[in-house]
Amino acid sequence: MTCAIPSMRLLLLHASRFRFEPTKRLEIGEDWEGGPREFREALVVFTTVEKGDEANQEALVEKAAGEIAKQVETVKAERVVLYPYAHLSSELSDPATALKVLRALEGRLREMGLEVHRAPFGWYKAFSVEVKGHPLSELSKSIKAEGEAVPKALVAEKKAVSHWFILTPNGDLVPIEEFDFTAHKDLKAFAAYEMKKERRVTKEPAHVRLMKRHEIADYEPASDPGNLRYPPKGRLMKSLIEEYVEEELQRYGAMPSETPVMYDMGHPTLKSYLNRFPARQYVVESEGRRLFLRFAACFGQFMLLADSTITYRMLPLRLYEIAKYAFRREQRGELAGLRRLRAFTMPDMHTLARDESQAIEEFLRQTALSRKVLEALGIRRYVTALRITRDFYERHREDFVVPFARLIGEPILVEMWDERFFYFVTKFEFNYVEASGKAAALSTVQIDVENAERYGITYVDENGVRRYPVILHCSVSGAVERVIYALLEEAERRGKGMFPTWLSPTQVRLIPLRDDMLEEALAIARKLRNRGFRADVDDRDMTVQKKVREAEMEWVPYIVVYGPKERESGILPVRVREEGKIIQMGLEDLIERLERETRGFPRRPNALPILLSRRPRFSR
RNA sequence: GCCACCGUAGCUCAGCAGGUGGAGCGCCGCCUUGGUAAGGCGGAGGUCGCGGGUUCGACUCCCGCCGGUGGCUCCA
Repeated sequence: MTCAIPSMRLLLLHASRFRFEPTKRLEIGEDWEGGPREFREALVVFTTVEKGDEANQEALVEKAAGEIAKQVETVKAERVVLYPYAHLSSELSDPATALKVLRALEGRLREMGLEVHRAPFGWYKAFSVEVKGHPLSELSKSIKAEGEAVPKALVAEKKAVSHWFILTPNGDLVPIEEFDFTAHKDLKAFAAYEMKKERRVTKEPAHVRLMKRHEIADYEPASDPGNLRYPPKGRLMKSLIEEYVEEELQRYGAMPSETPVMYDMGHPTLKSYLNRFPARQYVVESEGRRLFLRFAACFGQFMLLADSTITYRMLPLRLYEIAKYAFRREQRGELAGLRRLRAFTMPDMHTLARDESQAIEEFLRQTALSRKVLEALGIRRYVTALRITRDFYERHREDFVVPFARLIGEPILVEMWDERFFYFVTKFEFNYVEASGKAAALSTVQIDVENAERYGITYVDENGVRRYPVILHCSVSGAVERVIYALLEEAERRGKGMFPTWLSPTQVRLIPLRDDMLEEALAIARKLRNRGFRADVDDRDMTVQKKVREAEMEWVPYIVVYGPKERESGILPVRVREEGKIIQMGLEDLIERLERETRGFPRRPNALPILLSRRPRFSR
């Protein structure tokens, strides 16, 4: 990954006399008329534009102009002569860019009230110069645009003025200072977190230790920070979550798709979209082109929808992708375990709606779907935020805000903006609130009113007229990694950790009492496996006590010790984690229980060998 | 990106006013064939994050970098 910073070289000479004469035009040369020119008392600026990020030229010009103006002031020069001089660098930008930058610089200096002259670009020129002898008369500068390009939306966000309220379940909007948080501790923590009024001192989040101990995820020092690796158990859990979310989306009526992970930064549509999305990007170079890695699946889906023929009969039209990965180059200090990554898996659905009213209807349905998904995943501790522009709030209080409040049935944190800074007029999120008071957004739905036009996405209405749809963005569960984060934090909070049965890497652990029971234990495990469950056998040379202990520490929901008594009776002593006791049952009873607990969820085979003695340890 | 702290065996950590390092767990071997949260004995395993500097000598002191964590900033 590279992120070339645009740069410029300047050689500043304070000349009592400077004369140049264009002699021969090159192919790349600009139009130019007239013969030699001569200037007195001038700051002559020999300059070269070097290779770099076109997106950030403005900052470059601004900085160069500042340097030049400063020098003019210092040496008291009467005028500026810009002189394109390619020989200052071996890393030249392309001529078109160089000329553009040069012209912009000329214009900017003029705006600053300076007398500016310029020699032609792309010509052989003869020149002579008499440089003054004072100490500051000669100066060489290399100018770089500050850091990397920062999307305008990130800047806009800083300027956005927020008004905070609590929306009660019956639809009343209460100023946040007047709300009684007594029965709503998580919401209070979340509001404080969002409004930055209060920050508790915290330690490393609990899930980091757990994700390593359970071999779900770990840091990979050989990659970029925030790009984690997932050993078999982690991959299994991610697959299951992805599959489950995908099934829900398809049941909801969304169509699957897959789109590229990288896009041309020079593409005009994407260029303007980049500036509307507050995220930093990874940039990859390929054959001289600069490509950014997607930070969501919007681009690909929008480009696909823009090339599609769509009529009003097909609306609402829903398309999704489990975007793997979405990349966001978050700042180093913001990265934290599975809570905040630079590469993550995002279920991203887009819905084309006929108009605002259909969009609102869909928004409410997708809110309900998001809630169903989070609960199925085993996440119950979350609070709701609604962000909305004042205009949209006022126009849709009765048909949107109040029904939304009723649907949620809990107090909602509302952030209201006087103006629309982003591409959406409203969005909600379900935010998981950690024990430490930190919050992380999971599900979200947004109503986007500007990208249909930007991407040229249209549908044909009843009268044969092309119209722009309203677009909804929806991540029904939030990032898959973040779902696991929430499950781990939740487990820590409860004390006795466990995953929902359908997500447990091992659902049944068999412990043969002696070596001569191993074959029969294996036979039971295979039976379970054939019925679609994940069972394994602890064949290691250890005491039963220790095997039980380790199975408990792995959060295995069902543990069975198999010995002569079981062989005799056919009854299994099943240690049920959730209930913390041993329940006697037949194999079929156990299977029935597993069936019940995993109904409606995807199934996948063991991620690891069935025999524990054959398993590597992946934890560092 | 800024500030602070941390980086020693696979893991968790101890250690050294500067003289080439330890424990527990894990791993391997042997004994133990066991009844629901740690059985016993033995063994192997380390460029002390990386690169410079100071020093006769650096895991230890200094500088830089990389990685992690916390805070700030940030988080459609």
